[in-house]
Amino acid sequence: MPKITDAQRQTRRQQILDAALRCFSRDGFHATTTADIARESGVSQGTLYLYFATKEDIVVALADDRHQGEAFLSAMAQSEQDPIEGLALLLELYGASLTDPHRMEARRVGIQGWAEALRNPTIHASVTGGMASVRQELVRLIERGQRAGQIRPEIEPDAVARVLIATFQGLILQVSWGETIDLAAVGRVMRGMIRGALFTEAAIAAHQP
Amino acid sequence: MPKITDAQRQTRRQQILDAALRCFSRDGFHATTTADIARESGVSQGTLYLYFATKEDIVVALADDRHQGEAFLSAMAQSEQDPIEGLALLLELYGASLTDPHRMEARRVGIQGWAEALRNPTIHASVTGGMASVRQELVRLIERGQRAGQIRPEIEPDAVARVLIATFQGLILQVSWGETIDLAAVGRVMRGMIRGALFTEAAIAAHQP
Amino acid sequence: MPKITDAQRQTRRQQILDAALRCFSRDGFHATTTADIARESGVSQGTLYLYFATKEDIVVALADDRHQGEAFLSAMAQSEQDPIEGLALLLELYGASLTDPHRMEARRVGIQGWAEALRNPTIHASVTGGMASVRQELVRLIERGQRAGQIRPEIEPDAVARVLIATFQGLILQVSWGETIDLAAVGRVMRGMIRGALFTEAAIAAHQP
Amino acid sequence: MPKITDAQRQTRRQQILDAALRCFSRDGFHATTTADIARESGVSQGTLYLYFATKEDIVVALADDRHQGEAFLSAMAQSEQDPIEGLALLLELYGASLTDPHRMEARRVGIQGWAEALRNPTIHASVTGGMASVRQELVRLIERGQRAGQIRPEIEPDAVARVLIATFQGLILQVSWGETIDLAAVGRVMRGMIRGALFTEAAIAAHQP
DNA sequence: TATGAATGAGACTTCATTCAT
DNA sequence: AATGAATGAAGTCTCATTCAT
Repeated sequence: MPKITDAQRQTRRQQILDAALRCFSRDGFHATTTADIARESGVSQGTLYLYFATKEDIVVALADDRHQGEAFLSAMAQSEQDPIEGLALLLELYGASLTDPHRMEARRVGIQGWAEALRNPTIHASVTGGMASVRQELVRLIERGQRAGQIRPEIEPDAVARVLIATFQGLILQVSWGETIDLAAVGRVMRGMIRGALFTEAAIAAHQP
Repeated sequence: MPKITDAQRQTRRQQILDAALRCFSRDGFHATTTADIARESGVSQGTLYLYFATKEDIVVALADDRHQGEAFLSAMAQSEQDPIEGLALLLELYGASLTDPHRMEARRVGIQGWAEALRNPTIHASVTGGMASVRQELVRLIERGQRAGQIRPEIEPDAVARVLIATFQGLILQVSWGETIDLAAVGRVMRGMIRGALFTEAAIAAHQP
Repeated sequence: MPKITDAQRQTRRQQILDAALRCFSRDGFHATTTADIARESGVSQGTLYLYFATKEDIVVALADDRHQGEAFLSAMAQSEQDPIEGLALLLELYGASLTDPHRMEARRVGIQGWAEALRNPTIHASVTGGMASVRQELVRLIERGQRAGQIRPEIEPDAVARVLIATFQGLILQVSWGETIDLAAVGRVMRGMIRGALFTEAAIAAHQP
Repeated sequence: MPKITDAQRQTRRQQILDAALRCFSRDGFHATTTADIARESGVSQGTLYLYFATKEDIVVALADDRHQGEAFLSAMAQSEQDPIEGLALLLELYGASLTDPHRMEARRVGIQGWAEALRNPTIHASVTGGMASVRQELVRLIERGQRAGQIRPEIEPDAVARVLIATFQGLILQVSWGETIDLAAVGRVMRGMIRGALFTEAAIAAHQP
C-alpha cells in the first residue's frame, strides 16, 4: 500500500511551504510562479496541486503560519510573576527576532501578507487574528500590572497594546528594508517610553537598583 | 502632429496617476491591468504608453509622490519656536491624516509600496528616502529640544525618530486593515510616552498648566 | 482612429469561425486547441479572445449558426402554392444538402453539436430550437395539405414532422460516416412513404400523370 | 502475486465499464477523467490500467458493446414466419427501447459514439458494423417479404433498411434531448409509411382484419 | 497626438499515465 | 494484483506592450 503516512504527507507539505517561503521572500507573491515553487521544492508542478488546491492556497497557508507570534504568546503567558518583567521580556524577544537571520524570510513574506490583507479576506483574517491574540495577551499583562500597582491606573491597556504592536510592525518594515538601525538604542528608547508612560513611581523605584 | 503644451501634458499625466491610485488601492498593483488604468482614466491603452514607459513606471511614479510627507515636513520645519510644540503638532497632524478619508487610497497604495520596496530598488529608494527626510527633521527637532534643555540629554535622537516613525507605520497598517481603534486613546498613550521618556522635568513643569 | 468598422469586425469573426469549423470537423471539439484555431485562422491566440470570451463560445457560436436550416425554412415557407410540391421540394433540397461537399464540415460539426447538446444547455437550446422551427414549418405544410384535401385528415402532423426530421438526421449520420448510400433509391423510398402514408387518393391521382 | 480467476477478472472489468458508462453518460467522454471512473467504479486509478491500456480503450470497449442491437437482431432473426410480423415486431421493440429508462445511459453514450465515429477508426468500425448487421437483417426480412408477395417487388431493400435505421437514429437523438414526443403517434406514422410504401395490396388485405 | 486592435510569451491548472510499495 | 502518489506535457486564458492608422 503505497499510501503515504500522515507524517510523510506533512513533511512533503512543509517542504513545499519552505520552498514557497524562499521564493516569495526573494521574488514576491506575484512574481513567483508555481514552476518556481516546484523547482525550489524539488517536486513536480503536478505534485504541488496534490497538496494545495491553488497557488493562493500556498500564500494563505504561509500567512496563516501561526508560528509567527507563538513564541511571544507563550513567553508572555508564562511570565506570570511580574508584569514588568513580562514587558521587558517582550522587548527582548521581539528585539532579537527582529534581526534573527533565520526569520528574515518570514519577515519579508509577512510584510507582503500585510499588503495582501488589504484585499484577501483569508489573509486579512489571519493577520488581524494573529495580531488580536498578541494584543489580548498584552492587555492582560498590563491589567495585571495595574492590579499589582505597578502600572498607572489611568493607562488604557488596549491603546498601549496597539501602540506597542504598531511600533514593532514599523520596526520590522525598517529592518526588512535594510535600514541601519541601532537596535540597542531603539531598545533603550522603548524601555524609556514604557517606563515613563506606564510605570508607577513605586514600580520604578522597586526596579531601579 | 498636434503638439500639446506642457501644462496639458502634466494634467493628462496626473489624470492617469489619479486613476492608477484608485485602481491600485482597490485591486492592488498586480491585479490591476493597464486596461483597468486606461478605462479608469478615460484614455486609451496606447496613450498610457505616451506618458509612462511601462506599468512599473506608473507604480514608481506613485510611490515617488512626495506629497506623502510634505505637509509634515513643512509643518515641522516651521515649528521653529518650540520643539515640544513641534512634537505635539506632529502627533496631531499624523493622527488626523491616519483617518482622513481622502488619504485612504494613498495609505492603501503606500502599504503596497512598502512590500514592493523589498524588491524594487526605485521604490525602495523612494520609500526609504521619504522616511529619511522625516527622520532627519525629527532628529533636528529633538536636538533643538536638547539644546533648549527641554529634552533629556541622554536621549538618542535617531532612535527616537525611528521609533516614532515605526509607530505611525504600524498604525497606518492597523487603520488600513479596518481595525477599530480608539485613536484618541492612542494619542494619549503616545503623548504620555513622549513626555515620560523624552521631556526633562523642567519642560514638563513648564507645559503642565 | 484605428477602430475597425463593424464590417471588418464581422469579417474577422467569420474568419475565425470558418477556421474553427475546419478544425472541429477535422479533429473534433475537444481535440482542437485554441492554438489550432489561431493557426488555422491566421490570427494570434490573443486575438481569438478579442472575438470570443472562451473556446466554448466559439463552439456555441458555430452550433448557433442559424444558416443550418435557413435554406429549407425559406424554401418551404415560399412553397405556398402546393403542399405536395412543398414536400417534394423539401426532399430535393435536403437530399442535395446531404451530399453537398461544401456542407460536409458543417454536417460533421453539427453531429458533434448533437452530442454536446446532451450536456451543454446553450447548444441544446440552439439545436432543439432549430429543429423546432423546421418542425413547425412542416406541420403548417401538412395542415395546409389537409385543409386542401391532399393529405389524409387522420394524419398527425407533428408526428409526421418528427419522423421526417429524424430520418434526415439519421441520414446525415450515415452519410457523414462515409457509408455508401444510393441516395436516389433512398429518395424514392421516402417519396413512396410520404405518398403512401400521407396523401389522399385524390391527391395521388392528381399528381400521377 | 495473487492470481485471480478469469471470472473475477471479467467481473472487475465489467464493473469498470459500468462505472464508465455512468460517467460518460453524465459528463461526456472528454469531461470524464480517469479519476472519475476510478472513483465511480470503486477501484484505484492504477487498477484501471490493469484492465485497459488507455482511457480510449474504455471508450472503445463501450462503443463495441454489442448488446446494442443484439435484442433486435435475434428477435428479427427469429421472426422467420412472417416478414410483416417481423417489421411490426421491429417497430415495437425499437419503440420500447427508445424510452426504456434502463437504456438511457446507453443511448446517451451511443450518441457520443456517433460523434466519435467520425474520427476514431475503431469506434467507426464498431458503429457502422453494428448498423450493417441490423441493415442486413432488415434486408433479408424485406427480401423474404418480396418473395412471399407481401412486399412490392420494385422496392429497394437496402434503401428501405437505411431509411428505417436513419429514422430510429433520429428518434434516439430527439428522445435523448428530452423532446416531448408522442411516441404512439410516431408509431402510427411509421406503420402507415411502411404499409403504404412497402406492402402489396394483397398483404394489406390479408392483415386488415 | 491618440487610438485600440493585435500580439505572443507565459501563468495556472488538469489529467492520462507510471511505478515503487 | 492492487494502490495511489507522483509526474510533466499540454491546454486555456491573460495582459503588458506595440504599431498602423
